[in-house]
Amino acid sequence: MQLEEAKSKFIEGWGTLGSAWGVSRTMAQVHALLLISAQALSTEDIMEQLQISRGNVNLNVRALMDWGLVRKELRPGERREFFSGEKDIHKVATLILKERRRRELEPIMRVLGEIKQVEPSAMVTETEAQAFSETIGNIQSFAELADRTAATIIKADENWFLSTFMKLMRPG
Amino acid sequence: MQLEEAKSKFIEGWGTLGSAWGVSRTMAQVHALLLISAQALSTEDIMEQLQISRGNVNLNVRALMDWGLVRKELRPGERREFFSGEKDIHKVATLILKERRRRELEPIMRVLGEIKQVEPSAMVTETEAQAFSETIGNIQSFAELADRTAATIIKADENWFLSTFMKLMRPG
DNA sequence: ATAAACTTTCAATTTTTATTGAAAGTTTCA
DNA sequence: TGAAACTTTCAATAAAAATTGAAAGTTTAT
Repeated sequence: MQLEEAKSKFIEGWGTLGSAWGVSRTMAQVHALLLISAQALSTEDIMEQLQISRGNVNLNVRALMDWGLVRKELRPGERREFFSGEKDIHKVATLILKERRRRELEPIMRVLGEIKQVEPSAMVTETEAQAFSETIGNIQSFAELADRTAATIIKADENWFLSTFMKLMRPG
Repeated sequence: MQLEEAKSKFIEGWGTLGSAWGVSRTMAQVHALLLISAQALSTEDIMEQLQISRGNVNLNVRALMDWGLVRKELRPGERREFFSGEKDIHKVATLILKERRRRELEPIMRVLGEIKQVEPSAMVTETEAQAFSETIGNIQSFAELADRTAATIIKADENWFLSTFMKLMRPG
């Protein structure tokens, strides 16, 4: 397979994966493009390679910077901005996990906490109210397990990066 | 809080979570409704409680059955069908993990395998091709790790259910 | 066989989400 | 300061996804 064809297939595949994850196809494609580009790319480069508009590139690149997956790179003597993707896939996974934990786990845990205590009412039997609270309690315990697991993985990765960094600083 | 309000909040929250996961809001809401309903519900019940059309209920209930999250329940002497949601949240999580592994991990792994070998070409330096293959290789290793992890969790859960089942069969 | 009671399908419609592109805004340099 | 080289915004538009509802299909009972 030729490199260009391989790149296209990867961008397409990563885009499809993205849409299953609630990330827009284009955002995932911009990420894919930057992931496999050795050098940082300008807005124009991205426009051309993905055939999308300037506004669209700008929007998606900024969203990716919010996730921490892409960085702005300035070159001396160049006015325009270049963008480079985080290449360490381990770090990419950690950043995504962190963001999804914040965006998804936290809101549902808040809701679960709020609705757990159901007041007795004329409309509802004691048993019904208890069954509801039990179901919610189970979901809550599970969400807490997921949250602690995510926290552990994120922490482990941060330590791993820290130790890598320390080794770089004090070689030998 | 009153039970009805609590139920609505849960259905809304679960729906929002669903859309972040690439599942339609309504499908997640039907799932939420069945998750917190003590009894199985009919199509009409779901239509009324979520204020959606018959066709929509039918579509989403069948999708949920495909995922294994909802079961059809027939009552003697009743012609219509009732639907009940899997209540064990542990099992719910396993079913979702299983389905997502099949739908998402497997396709991207296939693409990664296909594009790894890039042919040398006049257009591309040796170094460029190697850098590409290395990036893809890293992503591939990571995907394999995720796949093995998912398989382990699914296996562990299946064993857990099996052992629970065995205990039920041979108590004492 | 027929009717009643359901479920399923699918073309049309509505709603939501993504995209464009031109105008406005910003930074840099002479 | 002004103009060039960019980036950002956002109202309009396009595209995609979800939803409806009525018609067709199926099952069951008589």
